[in-house]
Amino acid sequence: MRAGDRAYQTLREEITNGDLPAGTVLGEVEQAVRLGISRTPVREALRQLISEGLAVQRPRGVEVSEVSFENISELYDVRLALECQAARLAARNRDADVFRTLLVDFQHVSDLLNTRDRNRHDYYELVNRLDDALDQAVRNPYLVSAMATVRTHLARIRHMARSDRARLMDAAREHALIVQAIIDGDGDLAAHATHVHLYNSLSHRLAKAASLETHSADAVSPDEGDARETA
Amino acid sequence: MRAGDRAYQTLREEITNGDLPAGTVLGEVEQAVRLGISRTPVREALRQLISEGLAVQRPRGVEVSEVSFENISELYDVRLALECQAARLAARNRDADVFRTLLVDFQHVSDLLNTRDRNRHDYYELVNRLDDALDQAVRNPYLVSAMATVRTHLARIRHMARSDRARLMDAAREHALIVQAIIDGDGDLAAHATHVHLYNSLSHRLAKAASLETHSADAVSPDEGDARETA
DNA sequence: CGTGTGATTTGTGTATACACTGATGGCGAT
DNA sequence: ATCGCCATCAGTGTATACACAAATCACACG
Repeated sequence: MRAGDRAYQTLREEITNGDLPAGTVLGEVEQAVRLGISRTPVREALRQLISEGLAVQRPRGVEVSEVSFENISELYDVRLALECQAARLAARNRDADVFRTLLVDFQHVSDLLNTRDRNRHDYYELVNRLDDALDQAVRNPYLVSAMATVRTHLARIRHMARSDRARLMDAAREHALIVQAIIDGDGDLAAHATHVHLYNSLSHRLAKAASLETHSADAVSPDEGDARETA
Repeated sequence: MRAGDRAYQTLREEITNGDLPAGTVLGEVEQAVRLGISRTPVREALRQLISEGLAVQRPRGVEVSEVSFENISELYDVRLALECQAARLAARNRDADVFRTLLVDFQHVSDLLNTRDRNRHDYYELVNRLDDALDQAVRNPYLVSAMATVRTHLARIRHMARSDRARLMDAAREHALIVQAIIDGDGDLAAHATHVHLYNSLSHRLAKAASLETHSADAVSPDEGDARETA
C-alpha cells in the first residue's frame, strides 16, 4: 500500500479517536519523522484531511479542526436530510434478506447489552453493519459519499457525548423500526422513522452535553471502555 | 497564490467546462509541462480532484471521471435531500432584505431572457446569487460543503442537457416561489417548493436526454453560446 | 507464423534539496 | 528601559532526482 494512504488512515484515525485533539498543529516534518516517511506523502495525507474537514489550513501550517457542541446540531441537520433520503431509497431497492438478518440482531440487542463486557462497542458494530447495508441498498455513490463524510465527523462527536445503556436500548427499537419499514418497502415510514430516531439521538446528545457543562468533565473523558459508567 | 491551488482551479474548470472530457488521462508530467509547474503541485491538485469525485484513480494513473445520464437521477436524489433542508433552514435564519432583492430579480427574468444576448448565462448568474444567499442563510458549514460538491457535479451535467428558454421561464417562477417562502419564513413551503422545482428540473433534463438519444447529438455539443438553438 | 520471454520505456511513488516567507530573538540606539 | 531593526531560523512551497512497477515491443525459439 502507498505510504500516503497509510499516513492518511493513521492520521484520520488518530483525529477521530481524539489522540490528536482539536487545535493540534500537524507539522509536515514532525509527522514525517513520526510516521517514518518523507514529507511528500505526509503533504498528500494532510490535503485529504483538509478536504474532508478534519483539518484546516492555517497561515501557520495545518491543524486539526475544531469540533464543538454547536457543531452537533449542524451536523445532525445534514445527517437528517441525507439519512431520511437514504432510508427512503433503501426501502425501494433493498435486498430483503440482508435487512431481515439485521432486524433479528436489533431485536436481540438486549441480550447483547446485558453482557457486561464491551457492549457499546458491539452495538456500534451492529450499527455499522446497518450503515453498510444502507450504502449497498441506496445504489447511489453520491449519497454514500456524502453520508460517509457526515459519519466521519459524527465519530469525533461520539467521544464527546456518549450514549448510555438505556439510550442504546431505545435506539435499538428505533433502528428495528427503520429496518422493518425497509423490509416492507415502505419508504415514507422508513424516512419518518429515521427522522424520529435522529431527533431522539440528537436530543440525548444535547442533554448529555448540557449535563457535562454543569458537572465536571472528568468522569467522561476516558476514550475507551464500555457504557457502564454512564448508565 | 500557490501553484497547487492554481493547478486545481484550472483543472477543475476544464473538467466542468468539458474541455477535459470524461476518460481523459491526467498524466502528472503531461499536466506539469502544460501548466508550467512541477509534478508536486500537480499531484496535489489531482488528489483534490479525486476526493471531490471529478477524477478517479486508475491502476494506470488518474483520469477524468465518467458522468452519464444515469448519474443525473442519483445526483438529484442527493440534491433534493440537501436543498430542501437548506431551504427550510434558510427560511428560519434568512436576512429578508437579501431575498427581497432576489425576488425582484426573479420576477423580472422575462426581461432578462428577452434580451437575445447571453441570456442563459445571465440567468445562471442569478441562480448563483440565490445559491450564495442560501449558503449565507443556512449558517451550516457542513450543509454548504455538501451542496458545493453536488453543484460541482451538476455543472458538468448542465453541459449535457441544457435548459431552453421556456424551461428557464418556468424555473424563474419556481425560484420566485422558493424565495417568497423564505422571505415569509415558511420553512415547509420553502422545502416543498424546492422539491417541486427540482422535480421539474430533473424531468426536463431527462426528457432532453431522451430526445438526444433519438436525435443526433451534434446540435447540442457546442459548449458556449446562448439558448437560442434549443428554445 | 505464433507465442513466450526479456529488455526498454513510460509513468507513478517517494525522498530530498533548494527557495522563500514569516516569526522570533537579540542587540543597539534613543 | 523600551522600542525598533536586523539577523537567524523554522517551516512550508516547489522542483528534481531516484526507485520501482507495469506495459509494450522486439527478438528468438518452438
